[in-house]
Formats: sequence, structure tokens, C-alpha cells
Amino acid sequence: MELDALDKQLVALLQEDCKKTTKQYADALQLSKTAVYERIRRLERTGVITGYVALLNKSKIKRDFTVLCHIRLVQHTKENVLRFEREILKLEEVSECFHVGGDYDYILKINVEDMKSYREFMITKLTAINNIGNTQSSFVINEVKNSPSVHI
Amino acid sequence: MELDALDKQLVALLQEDCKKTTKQYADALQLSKTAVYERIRRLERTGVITGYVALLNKSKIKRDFTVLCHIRLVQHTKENVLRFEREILKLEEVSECFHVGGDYDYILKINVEDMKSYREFMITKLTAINNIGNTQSSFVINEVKNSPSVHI
DNA sequence: TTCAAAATTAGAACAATATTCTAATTTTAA
DNA sequence: TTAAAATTAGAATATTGTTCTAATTTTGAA
Repeated sequence: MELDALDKQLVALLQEDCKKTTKQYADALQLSKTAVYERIRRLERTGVITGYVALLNKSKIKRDFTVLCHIRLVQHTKENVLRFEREILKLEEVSECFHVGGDYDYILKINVEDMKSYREFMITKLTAINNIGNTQSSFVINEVKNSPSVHI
Repeated sequence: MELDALDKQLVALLQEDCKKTTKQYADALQLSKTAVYERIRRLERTGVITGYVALLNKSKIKRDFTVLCHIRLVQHTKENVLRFEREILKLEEVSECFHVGGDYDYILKINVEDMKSYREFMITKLTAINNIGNTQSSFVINEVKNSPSVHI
């Protein structure tokens, strides 16, 4: 699917705030609300927009201790890789997990309440997973930018 | 603000999908729609919920080349740190940027179209920033998990 | 370039949902 | 134990989403 300039503007607006009324987007794009309504439906139907979610203030829910954890596996067989990823998906503390090239195999973003609960998480959940070689935890001092949206 | 069990359930639902009707959340929580409506308003007013956004399929908009870039600064004076962060905030390719402790000073998540555009980004934008010592790019082979939501 | 088919759009009509209101119930704290 | 405050349910209303029809624009083949 090809996105024209209006689609891109619309998607940018929806990435900022998806709870405005159709009329508000219509005014911003100088279109009728039907036009905007149909464009949004098409973006959803074609899979450009995958969903709509609420964003939380992590400090208000006691999850503002963030760690970027680098992991090296011992063995890199297909089986081991798939099993590791399956285990990671079960861990609710892990909000992001990327298989990467370079010095380490995986980089994870972990959100917990504090250092104490991070230690608990490491001991009882993360390093309990088989085949983990070693880990390196980078503790977040400051979130300069943390947005789920991407430029379009 | 204290969140009771119903608030937590509600927030969990809103992090999955914020576009259901009040009645749908009400049914899930076994409450009236007014009760749910007021709870959501309170979560917004007290800053637990910071906003509502659309999520995109990055491959559909040609931004599915993801790199986690590690950066070391030359000098760590307050001025240099603040200037660096100010420059990073201007770069639309950077969706996340964390100041971390450990081997490197910053870890960035960068979303572009392909390797070619990543090279272009590095040369013309990133390393154009003053005071960057060295960088290490970890190219994402697979997104195991990538969610803006946090467990509650 | 021309023209017919397909897609998109505007505006009106309608349906569904959000929002407000009142009263009842529950919770809180003295 | 009890009065004040907060929360809730259900009804009434306002707003917005959705559908419909016709007009306009875009697209692609001749």
C-alpha cells in the first residue's frame, strides 16, 4: 500500500494522539470527516496501523527503574535460540527484546520498581533460563527520549 | 495515587487496546459504564495515563531497519551532556535514547529504511554531533518483543 | 489525449457511544 | 458508630462514529 502525503500527516497525528475526534483530524488535514474516516479504516485494514494503546507514566505505577540488559548465549543452535526467545516472552518485566549482531546476542529492556526487584528478577527469572552465557546490565540514569512512534 | 485491583485491570486493558467502548471495559470489570468512565478520567487527571497513541507496522512504512547504537562521549561535563541530549532530541530517526551507566554513556534506538539510510544518518546527523567519542552499532536481527506497555 | 471504470470525497441521515446528572450505595476516618 | 466523602448505577442528554447517496476526482486502457 502506498501512503500519500495526507496519509502520512494523518498517521503522524494518530501516533501523537489517537483520541481526537474525526472532525479534528479532518480540520487539520482540510478534508471532510468521511474522507478521514475512510483513510483511517484503510490504514487499519491494510495493517499500517496495528492498534491503539494507552501510555503510562512509569513512575506513577512504580516501574521506573529501567535496565538495558545485554545477553550472550552459550550455544547458538536454532533450538537454543528459539527456546531462549520463548522463555523471554514469558517474562512480564521485559518490555523489549532484540536479537542483535555484534558483541552480545540479545539486548533487553527491563522495567521494575527498584534495584532490589531487579536483583530478584535476575536471580529468579532471567539467569534461571538455560543457555545464558553472561550478561551486562546498563542501568538507565535518564530517559532522554522514549517514544513508541516512528518518523514517517 | 493508589491503584486498586480494578484500576490495575483497567490500565492493563487500556495498554492492550484503548479503543474499546466504555461498556466493553465495564463488562470485563463487572462495573457500570459510569464507574469505568470515572476511573479512566481519574487515571488521566492524576497522570497515570499520559496519552493514547496509534501503533504502526514499521515494515509497512519502510522503517523496519532497527539499530541499537551505543555512544561514548569525550567529555562528561554538565554542559556537554545537556548539549548532546538536546541535539539527539532533534533527530527524528531516534525513537529512544537512554543515558546509562556502564561501558557506554548512551544507548539509542534508531529506525530507518535500510543500511544505506543508516550510513547516511550516521555520517550526516549522528557523528556530526560534537563531543561523541566512539559508537558501536548493534544491528537488530529479530524483534523478539517490542511493546510500549509495562506490566502492572 | 479521451473516456469509462474505479476510487475518493462531501454532506446529510442515522446509530452508537460518550458525557452528564441524580440518587443510592459504599468506603473512609474520626 | 456515624457523618462526610467517594464511588457507583441507571437514566437522560450531547457528542461522535458510521452509513448512505451523489458528486467529484483519479486511474489506466484505448
